[in-house]
Amino acid sequence: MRTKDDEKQAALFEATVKLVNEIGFVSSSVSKIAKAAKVSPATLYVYHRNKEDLLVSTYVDIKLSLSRAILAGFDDSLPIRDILKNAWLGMFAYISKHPDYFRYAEQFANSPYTSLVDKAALEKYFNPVLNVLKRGVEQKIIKDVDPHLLGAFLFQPILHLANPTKCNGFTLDEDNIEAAFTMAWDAIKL
Amino acid sequence: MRTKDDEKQAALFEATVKLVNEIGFVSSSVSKIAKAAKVSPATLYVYHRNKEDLLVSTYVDIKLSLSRAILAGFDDSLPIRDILKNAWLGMFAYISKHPDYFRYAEQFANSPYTSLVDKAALEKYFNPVLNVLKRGVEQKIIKDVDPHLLGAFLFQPILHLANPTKCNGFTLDEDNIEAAFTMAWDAIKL
Amino acid sequence: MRTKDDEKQAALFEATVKLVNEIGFVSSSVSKIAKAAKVSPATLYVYHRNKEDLLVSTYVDIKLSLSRAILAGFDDSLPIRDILKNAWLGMFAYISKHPDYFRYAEQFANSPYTSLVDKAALEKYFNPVLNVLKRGVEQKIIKDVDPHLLGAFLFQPILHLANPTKCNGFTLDEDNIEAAFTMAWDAIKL
Amino acid sequence: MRTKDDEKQAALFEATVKLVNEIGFVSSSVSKIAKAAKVSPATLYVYHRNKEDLLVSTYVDIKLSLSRAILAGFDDSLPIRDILKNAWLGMFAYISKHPDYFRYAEQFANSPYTSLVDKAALEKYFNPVLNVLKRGVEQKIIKDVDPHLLGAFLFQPILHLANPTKCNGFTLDEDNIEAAFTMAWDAIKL
DNA sequence: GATGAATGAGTGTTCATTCAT
DNA sequence: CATGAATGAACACTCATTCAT
Repeated sequence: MRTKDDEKQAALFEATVKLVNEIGFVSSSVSKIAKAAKVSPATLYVYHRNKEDLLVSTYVDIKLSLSRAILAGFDDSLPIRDILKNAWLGMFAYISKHPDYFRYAEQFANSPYTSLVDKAALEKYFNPVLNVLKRGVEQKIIKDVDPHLLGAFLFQPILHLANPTKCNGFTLDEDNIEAAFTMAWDAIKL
Repeated sequence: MRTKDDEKQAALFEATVKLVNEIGFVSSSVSKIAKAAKVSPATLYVYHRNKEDLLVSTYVDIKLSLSRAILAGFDDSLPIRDILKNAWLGMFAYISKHPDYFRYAEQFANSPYTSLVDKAALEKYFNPVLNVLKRGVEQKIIKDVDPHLLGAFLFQPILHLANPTKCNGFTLDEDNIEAAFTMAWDAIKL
Repeated sequence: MRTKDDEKQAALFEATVKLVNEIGFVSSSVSKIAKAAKVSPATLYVYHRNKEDLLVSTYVDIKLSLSRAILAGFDDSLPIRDILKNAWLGMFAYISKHPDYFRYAEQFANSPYTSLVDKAALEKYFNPVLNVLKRGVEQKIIKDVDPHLLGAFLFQPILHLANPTKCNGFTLDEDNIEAAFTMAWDAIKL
Repeated sequence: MRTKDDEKQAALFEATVKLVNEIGFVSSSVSKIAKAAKVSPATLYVYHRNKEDLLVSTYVDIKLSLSRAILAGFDDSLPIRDILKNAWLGMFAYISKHPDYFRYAEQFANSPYTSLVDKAALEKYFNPVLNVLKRGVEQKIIKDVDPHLLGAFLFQPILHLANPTKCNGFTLDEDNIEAAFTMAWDAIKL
């Protein structure tokens, strides 16, 4: 028998992301994705139970690689502000390098499929950041508010600003990225 | 008194929002929307050139009513912080009152249809807020950075936090809403 | 608006029966049926909720027309044997005239779809025959056994014999039809 | 001792019957049958040229085992009525013991596959019964009609009555089985 | 203006079968 | 011999839109 082909799996992943970026989540049909991945629609079902499974696992893949990017330069011995800045810059670098992954994730998160993801399991991968925030609260460096608030102010603004379709005529570059982190830090610091 | 036409128009608007909230953008077909609005699919085409036009104008409607909500209590004579806080609370109140409108807007903004909207024209309705931010910059009260940055830090965090499907186990209530504005203000103030 | 077309409904009915006779129940797909009825597959769904509904209602149609054929010459004033013979000949005439209806019914009855039919409701249409059998029992003309047994011996043998694919090299004709009724009658009479 | 091959062959046979009983002829696909038999779809093609061959040989298997069951207690020295009764009870016992085989055979016989079976060859296995009937005719014990008629009245009624999906609320038990044979005999005897 | 009927083009998915190992 | 991977063709069904009334 033939062995399962990792290249096909990867091709499906890339095709899914590519197509969603080009024509949007709504129009990305199974047959179009299969064609973009240069496999038969039937082959897609060898690798995924159904369309939902394809979309969900593509999303999870992206989230995991994002978590790796954020936690790559993680160094618990640094000052809290520096730890967070490293994570923050890691995320920004990831988004800049993979804008297509990022846009896929946004469209997915705003679709009904999002309810199929085990959010709690995913959040665990981002726990190190959460722990740093908690430590900052204990050390009276960071505001003592719900961690959701801290996370939202740290990450949501750049996630929005990094989306060119939403921020017409604006690009996050070297110049304003420093200003942006300062603002994020000002928001959460005591 | 409303004419018959306006009633159908409004029914289509409500049905579109309702359906997108219930089954998502992807699954909201013309015939389902028509059925939910209790009109014939053909009638829908009396009021809108095509599906795209229905979705876009529903989105624009929502954005305009949001701008009215934000600018309702606008008073240029107040201190800058208070003006912004009023606008900010106005938006929060609107989202709390119309979570379905808000969710529709999010799904629409993450679809390819979003490119059909004249963003510049829409932004004009939010110009008063922008002008206040600019005045704040001039008066050295607010950081001198790109207005997109200011807007993103003011509004994106709560827009995210207000979405229950994204922030599992967290609700923006009276308690943390005050903390949230403080954080937003800390982010943008000099 | 256009009005629903009885001709299309009838064409679908005929096409379903025709196709099942030509290529069998298993291979009779919606698109083939639609093509045979010279309508679009989508049009089929204007008249029937789904394939199941098409097949079931075609079956019910046939059963009802069979009951009309059997009960056409029904005359309660005749001797019991003559009443039954009339009904019996009515059924035989119907099968001979509409072998395709009959074969459709057989294939349907041996498919899982058969469980979707309200058998009790259908049986009511054949009640007059049942009542005659009961009267025969009371009058000690017919054996006092379960009516199912009486019905099975009256009708099953000819239903089987009328099927040319099952009885190779045998045809029920004028000659043996008389013999057949005699046998049926001998089976049930006291 | 069974060889490995025979076990797979038998597993395919059982799986085919089981699946057709559970989900019907229409829905019983090759891959489902293979899965139920715990072999690969490809393995199925080692034992059978194609799906058709699998279904046909399963049918023939059943028919042969039925003939063995009918002819098991065959004793030519008994009176004709007793010989037939033994065969008749043999068939009834077989159906009662293997309702799934019986239901498979019914669905198969009402599918286009049935035309692929060499009916003449199969009928030979039932020749002993046929010969008894002929002897009965010669001895003026049984009606002098086409043997198809005799066979139909002997066996069709119970074949129908034994099918619970067709005879709702009726079960052939010890009580009415005696009555049923009497009716069958009355039908064919002179 | 308002409608349900009508449809070609498409949807996600499964099919029977063959291939490479 | 036995297998899971692979697929073109087909499946039941829905789509956005137009038509006739």
